Amino acid sequence: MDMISLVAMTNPSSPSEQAIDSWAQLIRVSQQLLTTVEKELKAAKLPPLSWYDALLELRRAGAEGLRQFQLKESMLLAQYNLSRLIDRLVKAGLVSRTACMLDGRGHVLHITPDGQQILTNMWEVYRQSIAQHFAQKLSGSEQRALSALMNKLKL
Amino acid sequence: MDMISLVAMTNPSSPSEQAIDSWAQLIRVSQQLLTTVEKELKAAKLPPLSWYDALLELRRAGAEGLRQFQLKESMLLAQYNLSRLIDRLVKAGLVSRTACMLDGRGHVLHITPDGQQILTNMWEVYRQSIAQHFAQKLSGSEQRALSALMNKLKL
DNA sequence: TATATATTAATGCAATTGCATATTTCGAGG
DNA sequence: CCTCGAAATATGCAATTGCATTAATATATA
Repeated sequence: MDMISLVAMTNPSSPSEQAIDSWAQLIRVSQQLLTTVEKELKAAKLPPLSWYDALLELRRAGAEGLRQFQLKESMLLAQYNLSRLIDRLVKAGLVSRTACMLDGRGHVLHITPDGQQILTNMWEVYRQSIAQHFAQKLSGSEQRALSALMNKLKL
Repeated sequence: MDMISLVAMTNPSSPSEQAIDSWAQLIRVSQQLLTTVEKELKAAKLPPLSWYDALLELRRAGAEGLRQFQLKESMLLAQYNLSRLIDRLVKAGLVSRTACMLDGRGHVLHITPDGQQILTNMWEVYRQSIAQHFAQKLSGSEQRALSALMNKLKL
């Protein structure tokens, strides 16, 4: 075995052509899917996906609500961006922010009835996007395979 | 077969739990990967991935260069955003924009030597990110499987 | 050729994001 | 209790993005 293939096989900082190609496809396709979904939400005069994600987490949290830092953990958003996202949600009347009695620094966030309604409306559109652009294109076992691959990439 | 399972099997606008789950993982993991890579580029005091993508396409185009609309086709960027991205690249001296003699509306874009250098520097870091966060976590056949899945999702 | 339409690109302005820092409160140690 | 570092959140400001529109040229067609 010559030096070049030795390097190719062992140098962890030199991904193979295969790896680069696969990486590029993952990034490109997922970006494309996201922008398509965002476009479809906008076409339905609905808010962006970030609103959906936040509202969904808050609905899951139920009556107990969530602190901002808890919400942050389930969303890929920087603290300052989440802070402002919540501002907008509160201003739109979809989320309530009430002082937290256990910790004077923070607030507890709850989804409002209006927020629940928006969430439902968004899901109507979002679900169809997922169906059309994702679910229809992959069989059940392909979907499971993709899940498994994504799991390996996590963290 | 009752109506509910009939709907579940045939209604294309209602993706299964499986599909939704798989979708969520794809979006979340790819977003996470992207922000990690961006962070690593920034930590190395290098420009963002959008610069890399544009510069790479321009290097591929070689001496002939590219028109802005051609570059747009290989990048997932709105026209107005590309217009401004190019502004920044030109201002940074990484790309040259010269009047197109065949079409008075547009310009031809070329990567400059400085641009080539930056591209090389970025690839150093980018390659390591891909290796660490992607290539190391998937075997060759898993990478191929992912490619195949992404291909099905394309368009 | 004159005119309408399409293409290519840029731009004013608002919304969002990123970065650094500030503000308030908490909790641990002295 | 007092002080200090950490945690939770907010904010001023710059950079980027999105949207609508404009500008300039090209192309088609009557």
